[in-house]
Amino acid sequence: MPELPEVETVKRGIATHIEGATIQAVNLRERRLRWEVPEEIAIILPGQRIEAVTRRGKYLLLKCTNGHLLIHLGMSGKLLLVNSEVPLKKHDHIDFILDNHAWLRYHDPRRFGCILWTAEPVLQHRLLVNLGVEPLEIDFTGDYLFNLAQNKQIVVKKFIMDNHIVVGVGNIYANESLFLAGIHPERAVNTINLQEFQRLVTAIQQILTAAITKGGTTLRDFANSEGTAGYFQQELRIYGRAGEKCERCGEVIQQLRLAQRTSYFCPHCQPVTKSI
DNA sequence: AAAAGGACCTGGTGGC
DNA sequence: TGCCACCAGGTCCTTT
Repeated sequence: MPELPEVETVKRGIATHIEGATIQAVNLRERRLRWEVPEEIAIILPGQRIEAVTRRGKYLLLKCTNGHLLIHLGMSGKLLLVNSEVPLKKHDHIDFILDNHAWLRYHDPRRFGCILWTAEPVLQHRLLVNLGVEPLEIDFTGDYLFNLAQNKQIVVKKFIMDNHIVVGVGNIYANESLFLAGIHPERAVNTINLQEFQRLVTAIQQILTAAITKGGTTLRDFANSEGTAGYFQQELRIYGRAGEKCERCGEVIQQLRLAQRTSYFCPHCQPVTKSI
């Protein structure tokens, strides 16, 4: 489900409601997520204060008194702000009950997400320590991508979706960014020049920033912490539009499959062979 | 060592 | 209506 803008939207949605609150209880109804949710969190979290909510890639980090909760929403996860009155739905796996009458409820039909606990420095956690740069921070540049690309035998769409390179760019925004930058998703990264990578970085940053402003993309089941939709899907130019006309040039949008993910492109705006 | 593919899950959709 | 195949916003782990 969520790419970086959706996770950022959730982060902003919950932060003001839970920062400063103290956890009173944790209801663990279903611990079988991507990794088993540690049973100890129901013991050690009560009494701890949530000091800050941050994000690294698509991981949400809840800084608590004695450590961090590390939360990933996977493909179908939601974090909802509810209260004690809201009836349980199927796949409502975990509740964090706070002392300010807010409940933070984790819901995840596919259970690809995770909720883990660490008392160690959180950025050294094995899931975070090897992550690439944040796409909206200053070290994400055309030079950075260009230098990493030189020794790689990989197509550009897989490259920008690789979390060890840059975090947070999932299938939707990879497609949108490549369209905006005019780069075919199957271009080998070592054929892409610096100028093109600079264009791509700008495109990724524009797309992600705009999506955050709109509250993320809602296709099927994304919801922010209030349970409402985002609006960026109305801005999608290429994703899901195979067979439609490119709004820039009128050519029919094509789709192909790359690494088991559907990719969309305009054959005219994103030529396979570039002209330098 | 890098790259490709499999694995983990449920739910919705479209075809027959 | 039912059954089946396939697809879905992710990414770690295993195999090649």
